[in-house]
Amino acid sequence: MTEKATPSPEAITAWARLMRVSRELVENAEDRLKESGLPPLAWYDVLHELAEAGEGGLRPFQLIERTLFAQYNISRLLARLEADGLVEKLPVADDGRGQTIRITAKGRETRRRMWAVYGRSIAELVGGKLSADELKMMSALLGRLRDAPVLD
Amino acid sequence: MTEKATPSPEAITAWARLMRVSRELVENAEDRLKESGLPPLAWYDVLHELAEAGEGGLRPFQLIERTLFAQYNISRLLARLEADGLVEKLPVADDGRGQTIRITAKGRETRRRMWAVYGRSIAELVGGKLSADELKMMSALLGRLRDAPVLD
DNA sequence: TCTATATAGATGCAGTTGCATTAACATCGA
DNA sequence: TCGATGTTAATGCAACTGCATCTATATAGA
Repeated sequence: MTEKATPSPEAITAWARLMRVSRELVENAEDRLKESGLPPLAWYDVLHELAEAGEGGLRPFQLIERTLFAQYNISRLLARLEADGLVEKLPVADDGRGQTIRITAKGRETRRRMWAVYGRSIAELVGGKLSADELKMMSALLGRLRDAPVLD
Repeated sequence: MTEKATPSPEAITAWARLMRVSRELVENAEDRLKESGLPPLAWYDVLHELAEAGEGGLRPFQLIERTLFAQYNISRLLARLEADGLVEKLPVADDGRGQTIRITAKGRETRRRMWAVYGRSIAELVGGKLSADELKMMSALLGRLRDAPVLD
């Protein structure tokens, strides 16, 4: 594909909207969680992945793949989650370096309470503004922007 | 409008895509700036607004309105920009509390060099992936999500 | 088997953000 | 005019992030 050095006006507008709207929405969702005395979105992301993974749990590097968080970030986030009793770290039988992270009952409960607030945010901030067809259209368009090329 | 507490599957998918794609794109654009030895995107946002504002400059609170940055964040960001000689702070005649921020020649030059990299990112990451019509469609859909309701 | 290299995860340190508060000035109403 | 309240911007402190590095273990190759 021919890569242009200068973006089209349409590309600039779309980019600017995307940047602004996503920041607004994240901020709004974070504010609502905070208002309810709940942990930040990052915690939800991890608890969600772990809940999906079930009793088998996930290795930290698998969480990194799924969530886009940096390695040191996951490492410390898991430490905080463990300190709060929301996850537990288990040794891995066939790899002495690693550990398996499993969500606890308390972790599931926290996730559930976060979802009550977070889900409402999604319903209001997105679901309430666009029709199902429009939402599908937006998902499709955004999907085409995924997997940005890696540098060097 | 009837506010649903539970979001539709379409809303959840659209939200998830929006969160993930926007993070990927920001990260990618930041990485490219860093690779070129240039300052982060936040600097560009401020320099861009100041360049648009021209010689008259802008008050910090105007930057806050335009950029979504928090007050303390702008305060410190401007301090860094000033330390680098990219902006200058001028007293305001009719308001002893305030100051006017004006971009310097060096600031304009830095903005220009950042745009060379940032603009290419936008062209490649967004402009190269969707047609002009699709970009307009996406901008329109995103526009409908703006101005999320403020809490309390 | 033994060394070199790769991978998993943790961490010290510097820089940044978020929160709460503060200082300085402006404005409004009695 | 003066005090109460509001607005503008800065800052101390704690938490968090990014970077680089480190430890521990695994794997591959001579």
